[in-house]
Amino acid sequence: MTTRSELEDGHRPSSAGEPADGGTDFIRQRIRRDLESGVVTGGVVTRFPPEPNGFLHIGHAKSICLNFGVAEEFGGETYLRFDDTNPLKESDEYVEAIKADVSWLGFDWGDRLTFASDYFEQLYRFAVELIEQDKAFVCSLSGEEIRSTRGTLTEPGTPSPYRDRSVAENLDLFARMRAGEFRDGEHVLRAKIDMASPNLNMRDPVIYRIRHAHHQRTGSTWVIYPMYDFTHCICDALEGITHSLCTLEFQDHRPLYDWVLDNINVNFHPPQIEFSRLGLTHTVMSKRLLNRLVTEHRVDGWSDPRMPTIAGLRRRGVTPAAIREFCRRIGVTKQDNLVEVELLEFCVRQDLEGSAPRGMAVLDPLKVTLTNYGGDGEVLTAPWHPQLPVLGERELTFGQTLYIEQEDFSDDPPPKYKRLSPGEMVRLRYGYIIRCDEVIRDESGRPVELRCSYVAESKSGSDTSGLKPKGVIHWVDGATAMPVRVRAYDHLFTDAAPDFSDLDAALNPHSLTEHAALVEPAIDASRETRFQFERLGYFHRDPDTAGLYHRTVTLRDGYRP
RNA sequence: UGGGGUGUCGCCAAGUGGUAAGGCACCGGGUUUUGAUCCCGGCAUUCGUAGGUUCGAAUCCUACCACCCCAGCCA
Repeated sequence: MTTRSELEDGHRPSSAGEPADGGTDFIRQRIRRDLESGVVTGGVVTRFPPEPNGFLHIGHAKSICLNFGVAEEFGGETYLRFDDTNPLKESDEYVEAIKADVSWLGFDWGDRLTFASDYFEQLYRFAVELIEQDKAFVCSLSGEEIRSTRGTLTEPGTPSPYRDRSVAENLDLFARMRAGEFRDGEHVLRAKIDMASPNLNMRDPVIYRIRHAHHQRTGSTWVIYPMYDFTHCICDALEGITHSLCTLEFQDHRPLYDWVLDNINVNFHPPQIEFSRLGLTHTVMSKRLLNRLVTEHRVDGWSDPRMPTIAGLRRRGVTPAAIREFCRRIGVTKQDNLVEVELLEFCVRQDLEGSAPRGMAVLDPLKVTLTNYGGDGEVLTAPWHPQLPVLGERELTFGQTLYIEQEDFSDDPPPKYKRLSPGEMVRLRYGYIIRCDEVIRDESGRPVELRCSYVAESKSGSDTSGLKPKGVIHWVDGATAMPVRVRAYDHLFTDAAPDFSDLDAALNPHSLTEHAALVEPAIDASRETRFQFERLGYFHRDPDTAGLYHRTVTLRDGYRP
């Protein structure tokens, strides 16, 4: 669950802020045109309408950035409207999580927080209006019967035997539905449109159903609840939404959206404009599947850092600015798309490169003993960020026992190896140059300790040794380093476009690796939460669990062995 | 097989009849006490295919092909 500490985001925005360019996608072009032609006067009004039945993911972020972004750019307003018409699936817990996510992303709905349930009474009256015009009727077919009479993609449906009930009878029945005289499923209110329509949505769609269920906001006030198609368009109209933006799968619903507004007495008719949803490689965006991952414990809840959820990305250390930049770069079109996760990673690195303090941590420690060093406790200084002197400096201790990365030592180095190997020298970042004199191994021959000598006159910043080692590696001082757990993440799914029919087979078995790592004390003591561990990547200190760091993203690796 | 959509570089994506932007990725090269960053350079004679209109077509017309969505009392 989202906790308070997770939301206290001390992230310093990168100087590379978001360009003010409004974008030229087809939706912005359309809005610009509507404004210029005077079709829309009085400002742009948009809305982000989540159903509170799950957590938001990066696909929602695309919609949030679009809706709030467009309103910002054109000087308009955006509603955060919860589409809470199905009490069986929704809960207040999701409402709070969604609000936290939207505001963490950096958007402000001001006093425009609404719920579809705020409009239940008005919705009911519009339904009555439809009945009075003989454009809706109470159908007493079972769900099964309604389905079987809907027809197929190629065959028309057959009209309900209740289609010709009198207006008076319909009015009476609908009132009694509301009064709770019937059981769930006994009756339903249907729009009277066209059972032969090639668009299935127009074949007398159900617009109200009976549900004796407790609603998180209206309690037991209602036992009938309006369906999406009837609700959404009316809420849009009531709120004066000038551009109702939604995803492609609702294109087939647009005729119904328009039909409802055309057949009730409401003086505003927003246009529905559809864009394609976001596809991201190596992950899943379906709420159903995301829910399954959580329920079946394939991940550690909705905020598992491997999840594409906003909460997961937040825990992982991804910044709001990086997500916004990503959404800006992917654009908005009607094309099906599968964006490479590398673009998201690029946005994350770009933001963190210019803002995250640097430090050193060793994920897989290999002991190094300096045989000729006697200055234990020596204090060195290093900048928090070499390119950003304003971030200041931190202190590092040097000592006789150090740890370096196992990967930074090779018995049998490949050509152009720039790390440590027997008899060779390397510089310890911000410290001294050392040479590997002896390798101590365990029974299996694996190196467990390196005995090295350091070059006294090679101290970083005042090097008079004249030596030019091929490389520089990171390290920590055994005497002062803090033991921490570091979690490194890989793709949740092995394939770029996973086959979700077999979730188990599709899941990447190596998506999480935990390291018993060592970090320099200055990192542990810092109140910053995001760091670059030099040569490794960007890491985020877990907001709730002490001594736990998440690898947000690796550094770009130009190393070609 | 009905209806609704979409097809421009490996991935996004500009382009709206005047002769293919940009980003990511990738490949070189330079700087570098992070194999990072940064900097330079390369990367679609061609726009799903085939015809047609036009002085001129990714943009207009015709036909075809491929892919996505729709048969919840979910949203």
